[in-house]
Amino acid sequence: MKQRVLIVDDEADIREFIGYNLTREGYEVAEARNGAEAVEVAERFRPHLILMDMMMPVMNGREACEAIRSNEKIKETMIVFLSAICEEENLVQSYSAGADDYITKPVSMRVLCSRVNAIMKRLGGDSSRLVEERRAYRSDEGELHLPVKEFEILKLLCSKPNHIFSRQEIFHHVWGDDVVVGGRTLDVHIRRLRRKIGDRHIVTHKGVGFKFEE
Amino acid sequence: MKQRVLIVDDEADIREFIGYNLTREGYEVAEARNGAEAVEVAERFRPHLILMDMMMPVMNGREACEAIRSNEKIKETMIVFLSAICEEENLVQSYSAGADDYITKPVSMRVLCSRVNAIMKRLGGDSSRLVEERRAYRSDEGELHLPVKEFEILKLLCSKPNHIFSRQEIFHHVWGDDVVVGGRTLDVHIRRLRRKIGDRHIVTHKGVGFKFEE
DNA sequence: TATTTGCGTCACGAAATCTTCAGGGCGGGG
DNA sequence: CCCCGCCCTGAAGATTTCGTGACGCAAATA
Repeated sequence: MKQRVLIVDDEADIREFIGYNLTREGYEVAEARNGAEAVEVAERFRPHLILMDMMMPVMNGREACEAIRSNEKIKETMIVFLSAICEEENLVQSYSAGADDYITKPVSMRVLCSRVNAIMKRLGGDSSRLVEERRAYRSDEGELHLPVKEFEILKLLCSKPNHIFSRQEIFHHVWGDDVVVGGRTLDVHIRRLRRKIGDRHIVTHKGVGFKFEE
Repeated sequence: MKQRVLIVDDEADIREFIGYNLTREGYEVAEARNGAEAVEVAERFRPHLILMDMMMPVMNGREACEAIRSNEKIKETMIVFLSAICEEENLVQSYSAGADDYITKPVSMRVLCSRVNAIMKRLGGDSSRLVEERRAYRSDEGELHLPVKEFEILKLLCSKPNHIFSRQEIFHHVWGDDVVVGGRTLDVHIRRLRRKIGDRHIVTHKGVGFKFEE
């Protein structure tokens, strides 16, 4: 399942440019033209990361940031500001408004992409165990390569250790909503995962779902 | 095979100091005294990374950066500027000239080394096995000349050892997006490559793609 | 012209992966 | 104690994805 980025900027050119490149990097991208729109879109799109310009009409970056932080549905979203250099004041303001990071413009696409990649990598909870590049699980034994479905399931569970994911959620993330598979299929994949990485990590919660435990 | 760093600065002391330390870190180091020289040396030396001072005689950092970016042979090289702090304008200029990163002077050797290590790790390409000019693969046996398609595939895989490239990516890089070829074509080329360079290097990851392994 | 080389395609078998199915265990409520 | 919901498990079948040899064609080469 792709990670989602919301790009917020009042200039269509910039949105398109960044969007095009991040899409090529494998992210799912949405756009918004100002802070107010950003909040709206974020509620539906549920991005993992919001890349936002500071200066915008209708609702500027600082206001949008505060609005997001006080919105229960999306308050946990990672927010990174994009802003022209030398606007030191904005920098301070952004952090006090609850931004997670700050990128100065102008910035080459390559740098931006690698920053975003780094942030996304850092996100995913305990992703230190997972090596996305090789679809591998890191244990004491070394790296263990996993098939697609198993890796996707494990990735989801690891994204929030100790959080119980419902079967519904897992199906949604791994298979998507349109594909329908039998109810026991998930169990089989879970079993295979347990065999490979040890039973103690994946815990069943009857009637609810599964969680990943340290 | 060692990774190569080109140090560009007009002061011999600085070149020597940085060069000495990076050599100790295990890099192969070359030096240049100005931008013009940097381009020249880079073409022969094929560095993985260019560490360049901003202010130099003959050709300054910005000009050199642009020259490198528009030189087919070395345009992909990672360029990092070294410059005195507070030269904010230079920073903007560097990025717009196509720099990949920026390090402010003064900087302790320890910090510089760890930055360089981080960059190199991110890079990690091992194109030392490939001789672009002759489209050859270097092995214990000697140089092995390869057909265009096979070489392009191998070059891509080698650019990030141990990274799994999707079939999509490979098609994109080798054939381009407009050309459409059969689904098994890639496999055939992979087989031919394996026959020539040995099976152990190119590893299949089902459902995803291929990777090059040491 | 004859030969070699590079490239793409095809058909078919092999292998990995995914799904389904059937049998069984475990614990709670009746 | 039995029923029932829920889950675990092994095995088998279905599906997807790969590997491979052979072939046709075109361009380069002899």
